[in-house]
Amino acid sequence: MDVSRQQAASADDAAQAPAVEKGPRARTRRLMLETATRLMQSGLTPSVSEVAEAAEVSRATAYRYFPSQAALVQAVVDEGLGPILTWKSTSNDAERRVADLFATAMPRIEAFEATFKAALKLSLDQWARREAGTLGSEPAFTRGHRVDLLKDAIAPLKGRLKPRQFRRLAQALSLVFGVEVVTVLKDIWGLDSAEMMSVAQWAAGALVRAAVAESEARSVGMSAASKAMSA
Amino acid sequence: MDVSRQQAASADDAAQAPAVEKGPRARTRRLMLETATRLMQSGLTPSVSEVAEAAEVSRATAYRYFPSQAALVQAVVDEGLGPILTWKSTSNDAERRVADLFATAMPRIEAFEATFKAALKLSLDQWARREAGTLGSEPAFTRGHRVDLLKDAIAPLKGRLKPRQFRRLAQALSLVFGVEVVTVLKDIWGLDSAEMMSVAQWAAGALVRAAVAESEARSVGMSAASKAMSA
DNA sequence: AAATTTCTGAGACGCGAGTATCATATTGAT
DNA sequence: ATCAATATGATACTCGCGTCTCAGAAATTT
Repeated sequence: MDVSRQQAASADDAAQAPAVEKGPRARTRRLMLETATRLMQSGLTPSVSEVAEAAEVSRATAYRYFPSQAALVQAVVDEGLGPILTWKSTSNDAERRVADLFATAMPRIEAFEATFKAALKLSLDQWARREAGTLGSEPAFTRGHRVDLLKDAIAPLKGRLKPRQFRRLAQALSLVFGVEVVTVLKDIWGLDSAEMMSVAQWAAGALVRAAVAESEARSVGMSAASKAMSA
Repeated sequence: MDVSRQQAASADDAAQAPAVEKGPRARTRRLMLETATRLMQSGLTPSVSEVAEAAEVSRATAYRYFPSQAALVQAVVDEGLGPILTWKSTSNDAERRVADLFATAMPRIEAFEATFKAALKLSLDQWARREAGTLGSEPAFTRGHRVDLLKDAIAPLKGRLKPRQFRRLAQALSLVFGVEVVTVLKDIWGLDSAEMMSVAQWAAGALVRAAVAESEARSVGMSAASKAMSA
């Protein structure tokens, strides 16, 4: 038989398969992911070429596994997100559950600060491309995990709050939860990690209590939250 | 829109232009800024080259006025920020003042959505560069306007709140005010402008009321983590 | 009007990201 | 050990951003 090149056949299985794979393919991918994670946790935002050099593989090979910096960041984000996504609180109190979630997630986000900031940057890039119409069927960044996490955290209020209020609370909480909080409180205000945590926790608690107070003011009548209805 | 402008009326330089300049220098700069603003308000995030083409000047000339996309975005941000920075509320009620500020600023931010998102992206770029040590001693993005605006908005509480509480409220409010709100509520949650506005306003109001309530409850001595309605 | 300063346009150039191609090395089944 | 499938590496290429140089056009001065 005639021997011709056929590397193109196995081009697109390198997306995101944490499934049990063996062989050099999985090994190299793992090596690159670990290298990229290590670099990003040290604060860097390496390009594919830089990861290739650090992992001591050729540029060509690196690009075979991660066709762009976006793919690389996405993979590291998934890595860093792991412990957060499996989070479960033991409490039944919404405010405490939210506090738990923040205490779990925010330090993790800070540890992967460069990664999450890169992800935010890439999502903005994607938005700009979509707006300009020059979106070439790209991976489509996720960036919606906080929605489910927060909905789950305040799930105990699902009975006490009207669906409309429940959703609004989740939406408001999503404003004080995530990398954006880091960019605002640390980069603009110059706070340190502990101060940032404190502010975010206070804001989250205040929002939860406000939602509860409002809902109780509606059913019970007079209460300390009477001012809340004037909005 | 209208490209024919007098060169004499050229007092409004934005970023790094030496004060009062006349002649073709100011005219070309103004032409480019108007072109860039128009393009960005239509949702695009043009490169310097693209603005050059749209403004019908050569690439070389364009780069003389705006040495990078960052400089361009910064200039357009200043343009878009104008009406916001001069904002003054007539009310003495902190909550109302905050609501006023939001009602003024957020629509403006939305109108310049592409610009502010580009600015956010560039500030993330800058952070990454600083982190990597490869900062070319160039841009220095501002991005701190919301601090003064919010402090001013809640100024009526300066007497009622302790400095620590006052600062914390301003910091918390800065989380629900700015482009980040747009990226989270519109891009992730899929809300429209009105819904976004409603959520941001509710969150801001809740935070202000929580700060006030806490300060009033302080005479009891206990941290306000307990339910607000337990009187 | 002539001379001088300033502005502009048209290239060439370097650089980094991403793509494509081909030759070689490694693996795994027989 | 052999042979085909597959993984890897070296290299060259495109492309867009930003820099640089230089000659010509415009404006300002005298």
